Amino acid sequence: MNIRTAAEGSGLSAKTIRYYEDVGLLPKPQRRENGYRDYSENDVELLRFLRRARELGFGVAECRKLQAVYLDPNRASADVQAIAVQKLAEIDRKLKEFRAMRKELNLLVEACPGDDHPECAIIDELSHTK
Amino acid sequence: MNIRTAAEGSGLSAKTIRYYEDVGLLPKPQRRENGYRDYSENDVELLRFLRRARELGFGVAECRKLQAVYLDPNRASADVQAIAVQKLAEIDRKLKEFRAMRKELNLLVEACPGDDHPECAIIDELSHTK
DNA sequence: TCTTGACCTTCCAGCAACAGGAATGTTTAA
DNA sequence: TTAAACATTCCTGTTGCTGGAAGGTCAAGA
Repeated sequence: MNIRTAAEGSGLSAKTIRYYEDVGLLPKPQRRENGYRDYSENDVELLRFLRRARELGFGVAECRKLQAVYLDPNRASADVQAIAVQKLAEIDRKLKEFRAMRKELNLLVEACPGDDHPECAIIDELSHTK
Repeated sequence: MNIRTAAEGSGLSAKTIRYYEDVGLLPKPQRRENGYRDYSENDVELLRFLRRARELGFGVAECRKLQAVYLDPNRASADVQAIAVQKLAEIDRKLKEFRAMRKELNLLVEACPGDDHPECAIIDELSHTK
């Protein structure tokens, strides 16, 4: 099938599929006589796998690892789990960061009168804090 | 003062300070005869302002807006508040995303036996879901 | 005086994960 | 036949810096 069809089947854009091939996430597909890439159902399945992994927050490098275990019939599920647990920790770090931001910013928003005068707690905080 | 001193006083790196100058966040400072940048206390204050704003999640473009109101004595605090409220909404969107990720990934981690067998809920989910 | 080391300068490359677009070739359907 | 809807490669831009190279400057010690 053509790249467009593979794109529609996987939920990725054609651009992204070519990019994944470029960075080695996807094995180079066969080419037809006209030079067009030719994908199999198997390829589409792998692409879907990659899309899902990306949606769960895994970066391209991590996708490579996941892909390796995905394709390895002798994998240990503990290895997969380890990758996921690490990602979970990373997500938790980001959540913490964003929550802290949110909290602080919200305080400022509430302390700002929001009228047509220049006095503003947000500006004050930004300018006078260490 | 030299850029290094301004960096230490503001909590930004010298590289970052030059970058901010490049993108127009910081007015071009005076130069000494030897070509070195020469910063004032005022500059350092602005740099601190920018650092705080970045820490709160504001992008460079938003910092430009904040800086404009910061420097405008005729500002209305409502304008500042509007920028912050918008950022708050953005943070909320990201929080939501990360929470969704975390939840889903955590389910998978818990469903994965984490032993030396190949069967793995994480792989299964990634490969067999639409 | 010479030299070392710690500064400073500019410019260029690279990161992540693509998206957009240009220039060009191919297929397909009216 | 011709126009559209595909396909190809290659280059640029995005965000917010960081690292490094190549080179100039300055202060202090031997």
